[in-house]
Amino acid sequence: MYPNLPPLNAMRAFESAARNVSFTLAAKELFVTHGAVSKQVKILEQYLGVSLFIRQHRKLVLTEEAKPYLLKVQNALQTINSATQELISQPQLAQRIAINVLPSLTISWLIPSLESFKLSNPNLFVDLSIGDFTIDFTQHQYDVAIRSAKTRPQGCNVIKLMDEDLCLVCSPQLAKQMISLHDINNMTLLEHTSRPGLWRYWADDIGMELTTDSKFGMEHFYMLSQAAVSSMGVALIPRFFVNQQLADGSLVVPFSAGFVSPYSYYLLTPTASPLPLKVQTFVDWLLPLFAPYR
Amino acid sequence: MYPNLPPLNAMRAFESAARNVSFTLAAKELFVTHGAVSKQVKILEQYLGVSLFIRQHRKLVLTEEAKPYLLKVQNALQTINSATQELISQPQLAQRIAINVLPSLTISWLIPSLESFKLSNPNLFVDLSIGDFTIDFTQHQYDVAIRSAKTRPQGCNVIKLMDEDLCLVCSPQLAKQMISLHDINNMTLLEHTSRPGLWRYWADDIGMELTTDSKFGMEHFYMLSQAAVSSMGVALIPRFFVNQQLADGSLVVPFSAGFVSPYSYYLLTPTASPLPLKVQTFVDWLLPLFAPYR
DNA sequence: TTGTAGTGTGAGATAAACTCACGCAGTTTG
DNA sequence: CAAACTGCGTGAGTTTATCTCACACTACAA
Repeated sequence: MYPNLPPLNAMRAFESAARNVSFTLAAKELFVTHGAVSKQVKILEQYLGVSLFIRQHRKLVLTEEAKPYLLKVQNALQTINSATQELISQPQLAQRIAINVLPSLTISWLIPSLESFKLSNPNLFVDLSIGDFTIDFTQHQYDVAIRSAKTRPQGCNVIKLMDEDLCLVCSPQLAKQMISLHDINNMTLLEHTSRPGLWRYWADDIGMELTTDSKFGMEHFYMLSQAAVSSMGVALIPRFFVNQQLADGSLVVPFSAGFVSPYSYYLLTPTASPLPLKVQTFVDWLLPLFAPYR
Repeated sequence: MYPNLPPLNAMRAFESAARNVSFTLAAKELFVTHGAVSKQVKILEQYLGVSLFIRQHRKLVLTEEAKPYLLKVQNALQTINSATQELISQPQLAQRIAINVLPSLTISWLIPSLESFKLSNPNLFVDLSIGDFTIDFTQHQYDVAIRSAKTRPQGCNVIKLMDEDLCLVCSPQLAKQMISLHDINNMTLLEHTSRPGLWRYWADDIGMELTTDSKFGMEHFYMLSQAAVSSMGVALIPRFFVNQQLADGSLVVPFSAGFVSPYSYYLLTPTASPLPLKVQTFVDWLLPLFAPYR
């Protein structure tokens, strides 16, 4: 039916390489090494019996034959791309994407951001739930989860989002009462009840002795940040969670004595290759938001 | 750049399955098993999150969503197909395809048939040579070769064309002089000098004793067939080589005492995946010509 | 009822694709 | 002007994708 149809994966490599006029850039776009692109293009050239690029030292030039060919190929890929977009955007096919995220990450970051996702993907119904239990995709029917862990999770697709960059925060009022780091011993320590060792860990890290007994425990970081805003004490909170409060001045960093905790944040998806499009769409939206923190 | 581009090999399987409305037929078209098509379609459906087929017991039905999608996909594949066709058909890019074929096969079959290939592929310059030496593609720069052998050749791509179906032939005049098979001993035996054991092999096969000493040796089958037409004697010739003479009556089969020899005919191409398009084009033209004999 | 045709699927084999590590040559830099 | 850098090519080896095989299942037909 299509007697001249070339190897399509090689076409894709060619299209990207031709558009970028670079195997290296194409490789980045396609998330492979430059060698992989180089070989795919070579496969296509051997199949066609036609040179598509002139390799000049450090740069590429499209051959004259390749130029009109590229336009047609791009047209075809664009056709498939938009047809696919239309297919999955049909209202009657609205798709549900089930997401389970750590409580504080949800409250302090995801919910405020989700609006933009819904706007650009009106057809995807986001089913958001909160959790910090260990994810087992064979048991839980989630499409995406975000968890923190000391080591890279196993048994599913994993994308590392960021390290946990803890920083010391308190209200501006409280900050005025602290001249040196040791004044912390005069303050109430706001403690994450699931991570009771955090203050100790922090103090050891900077070689300081904690003598205060005044502590206040809360279950989630977002509760700690609320408490800190209300001048209840000082807290150790991942920077990512208090960006907003630091920006609007409701929280300040009295001393830049933060540290990178052993925890990192990971995005988890069920093992599948390729990732279902709705999941890929969500991941593509989410990853850039973490780019500044990676 | 193309955020929704699905796995393209799966698209190809989908297109064929949808057009044939059958995984089994699509599998034949794509030269794979039905299971492979089934799995590729499933991969695409999981990626899209959309069902493309309704599986009804023994038949397939396209879903409503799949119908417009199919049209766009076909449009795209057709675009690539025709762009590729145009690319390789540019006069300044005329390509040479070097073919080396057994002498008799060339004379009695290939040359008369080649005209139709040239007509449909004016841009491919066929460089035809004759040979029966053992092919080593690392030494000989041929794109395609045809050879006969008792066992499947090794070290290159091999497609079996047909078994050697030898049959007894002679001119109609001579046939009148033969009442029974044993009258062959009154005839001159036309012998292939490269295959001197052939008559003996044949006689043993049908349990007959050859007593005649009258033999005539020739180097190629096409010479034997010419000699037989001239009533020089009887010959054992692959049926494929004398189809024309049998059809126009210049040769006849006096007794249907042919047999399948241990030789088969093979099409050989250098190891490459996928086959270069010019080679694939030639193979696609050639194979159907052998279909009746396989 | 039995045979047949078409599809689904798990296990294992095969083939394709990719990575890695290095080589090479032309730029840029110090 | 050497040294570092950038971008591409490539062989060996690994990983991943794809395919086959063999069997299961289910109508429908004979």
